[in-house]
Formats: sequence, structure tokens, C-alpha cells
Amino acid sequence: MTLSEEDYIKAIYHLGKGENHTVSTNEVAEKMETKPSSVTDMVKKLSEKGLVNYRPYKGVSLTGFGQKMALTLVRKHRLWEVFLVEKLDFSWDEVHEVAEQLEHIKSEKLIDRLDKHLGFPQVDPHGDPIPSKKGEFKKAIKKLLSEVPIGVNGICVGVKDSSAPFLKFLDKNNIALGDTIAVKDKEEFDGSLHIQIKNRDIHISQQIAANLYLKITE
Amino acid sequence: MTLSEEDYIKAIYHLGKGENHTVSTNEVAEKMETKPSSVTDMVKKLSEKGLVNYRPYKGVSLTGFGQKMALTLVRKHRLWEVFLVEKLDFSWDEVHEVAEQLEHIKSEKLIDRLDKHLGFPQVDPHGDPIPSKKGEFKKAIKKLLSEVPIGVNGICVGVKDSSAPFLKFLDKNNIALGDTIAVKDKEEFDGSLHIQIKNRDIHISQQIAANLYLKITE
DNA sequence: ATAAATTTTTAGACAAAACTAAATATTTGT
DNA sequence: ACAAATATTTAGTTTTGTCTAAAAATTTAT
Ligand SMILES: [Mn+2]
Ligand SMILES: [Mn+2]
Ligand SMILES: [Mn+2]
Ligand SMILES: [Mn+2]
Repeated sequence: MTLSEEDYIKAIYHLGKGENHTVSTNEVAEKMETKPSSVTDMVKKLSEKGLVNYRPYKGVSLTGFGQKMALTLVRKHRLWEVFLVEKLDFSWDEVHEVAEQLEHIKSEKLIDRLDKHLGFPQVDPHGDPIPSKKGEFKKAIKKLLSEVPIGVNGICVGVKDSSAPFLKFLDKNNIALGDTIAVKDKEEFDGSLHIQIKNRDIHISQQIAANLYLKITE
Repeated sequence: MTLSEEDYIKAIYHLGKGENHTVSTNEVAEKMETKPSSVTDMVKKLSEKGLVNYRPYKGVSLTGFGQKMALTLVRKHRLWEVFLVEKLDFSWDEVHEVAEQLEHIKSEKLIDRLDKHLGFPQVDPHGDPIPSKKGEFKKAIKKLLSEVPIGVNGICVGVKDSSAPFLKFLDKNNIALGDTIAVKDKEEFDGSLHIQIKNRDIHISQQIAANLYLKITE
């Protein structure tokens, strides 16, 4: 597979929400930042290669083989993201662009060894699950921290309230996107939470918890 | 620069022995495993871009800018090779093919961080020097171990005598290509050497030393 | 010095991946 | 149900990098 074919397969995979929905030419074009006519050309080719099911005017979906390829690419992309953050001290929001290139390196051994070097991580720096070599993985969902049960941990991926006072509070208390958060205990009385964030134990109010999104895998 | 352009620049650099000799179309074609006519096409383009000096029928050499590019690529290639061996436990002879791909990843930050992660290595797993960010580096030369002065260290890169008994000896004494060897002391009497190899101190005869090639940087 | 051998370039073609403009199919709104 | 709006495909180009075959230049050998 060429780099270009790989990026199309990944786009179709992501647009299908990992559930292999049929997606339209226009959707793919928008995601790939290209023209619909280019997409038509490419999906015809991918169809010939047995990677997608394509019905003119009706849309495109991945074949079993195409899904396998997509998961391999997602695995590679996310492992590289972990590498960049964990080993090279990249920040949360800098890794995507570079991983977008690294994911295309062809060497099964490289990925196996990288996986090992990283300690077989289960999620990437954005909280998204890393498919196993066989293509298995748990789905990730986004929840408000206040709705996460005790014992679960996830990654902080967004805020509901983005007002200056709230962001200032987060900053002052050293809570940032990309941080790993574990829910340790919940107070019955006021719904406040005892959480562990980056190996630090802190106590936050229910209002705070109700404005932070966590990505968790079940 | 495209991946293809980069590989041509590297080929011209290596054929020019790092001293920017003018090289012929046919030499480039052979190294790149392509046709001379393709080389002509490409060097014309590289010439337009100011990366090479090209005179029809006379050959091609790198411009100052082209040399800069070549050194950046060599730096990236060799840093990745170190990474593969040191961090991912690849062996000496497996790294080239993968580094050939990784060298094309575009991210200055990635290379700076990788360099740091590896502890700013000076040589790659083949004993070849790694250019600094500014493009400076020491030249490497290949010498018989018996001719290397005391105190110097290098990497074992080949054998002069490749007979079964000699190779068997090396195997039995755990001496392999890719090993780092430092010359600790030399006996006046018989020319035998005390060397350190992979943190092990051993004593070898002059005959052995006269059949092992070391790559050293001065 | 000239012919033969070799190297290099040119001309013309092709495949991959993109684009624009025009044609056609589908969906939406009345 | 039909016209208008939207989505999609087709047709024809372009760019990049490659190739083969033929022409031209250079080098080598007599
Ligand atoms: Mn990509
Ligand atoms: Mn990610
Ligand atoms: Mn390369
Ligand atoms: Mn090397």
C-alpha cells in the first residue's frame, strides 16, 4: 500500500466511527482535504484491491481486509504518539502531525519492538485505545469526570465550561489536557472527588468535576 | 524535498566520498538501482532547485546547499540507526533498511529530541560519525586493530582473514561485528594487545589483531 | 586519427495521484 | 411530482518519477 492509499483507508475507518458505516465521497474529500473527484478515483482503485466496498453514488465502506489494514495503521499511529510523549517529551498536542508520517514506516519488527520498548501501552496520549497486534481493542468513551465511577482512570481531554475563571483555576491547580486522572473516592455529602492526577492526590468540588471531560476505556 | 530527491542527494553525497567529488550519471544510476536516463531527469531538476551543479556529459556534484541537505539526511539516518540498536535491540545488520525510511520523516524537533534521548551519540552502529546539527563531524577511517594506537576506540567492522578457524575463534571469544573495542595496552615483546570489548577486558595475539578491521574517528 | 565501445542525453510513453470543468445522479422542498 | 439544490462521477489535464529505444557525445583502442 502506498502512503496515500493508507491515509484514505484510515480516513474511511475514522469516518465510519470504527463501526464500518458507509461513508460518502464528500465526507472523505473533506477529511482528506482533497476534491470529491480525487476520492472517486481512489476508492475505485481501493475497491479493485479488495480494501473497500464501493457502490457508485452510494458510498464506500471497508472490507474485512480493509478493516485489518486500518487497525494496523491506527495501532502504528498511536504507538508512535506514545513514543513521542513518553520518550521524547513531546506535548499532547504536538504529536499528531509527526505520527501521521511515522505511521507509514514499513517494518513489522519495528512496531513490535516499539510496543515492547513502551511497555505495551493500552492507550495513546489522547486517551484513545491502541489496537493489539491482532486488531483487538476496547472502545473509548468521553464522560464528565463527575459521572465516572470510583476506581476508573482516564485522560483529561476537554472542558465543558471554557470561561476564564475556570481555565485559570485549572492552571493554578496544575490540571491540564492530556493528564491522566484516576477517581479515588467520592464524598456522599457534596459530590466532591478525591482524584489522583499525575501521581498527585487532590480534592476537587463537584462543580469542577462536572466541567472536565475524561476519556476512558471500559 | 521529496523522498526521491532526498535519496538522490544522499547517493551523490556518498559517491563523492563526502568530499564532493563530481560523480557520473552511471554511478548514480547504479547506486540508486535505476536507469541513467532517470538520473539525467532528476539531476536536471535538482540543478534547477540549486542543490547540485550539473554539466551535461560531465557529471554532477553537490552545491553548498546540497551538501547541507545531505549532511542533515546522514545525521537523521545515523541517529535512527542508533535508536534502533540501542533502544529497540535491533542488530547491527538490520537497521539500514528501516533507517532508510525513517530518515525522511520531516520534523526538526523530532531529530533534536531523538539526539538528546540517545545521549548525543557521536557514531552510529557501523562506526560512522554522526554530523552535528550544524553539519560538523569527524571523518571515520578503517584500520587493522593491530595498527590502532593505544587509547583509541572504535567499532569492529570486518575481518581480513575470513577462514573458518579464525571465525570460529572470534565466535568462541565472543567477538562480533558491531562490537565496540578500545585498545588498552600493547606488549612490546610480541605485539599482543590488551583490549576492552563490550566492557570485557581480554588479551589477544598480534595475529588476531592483524586480521580485524576497526572503524575509528580521529 | 579514426573506428569501436561506452556513456549520456533526448524523445516519447506510462502509472500514480492530484485538479478543473462538465455531465449525470440523487435528494430536497414545494 | 417536479424543479432546484446538492452530491457524485466522468473526461480531460497536470506533475512527479519512472521506463525503453534511439540519438548524440565522449572515451578507448588500434
Ligand atoms: Mn499519514
Ligand atoms: Mn491520538
Ligand atoms: Mn531513504
Ligand atoms: Mn550506518
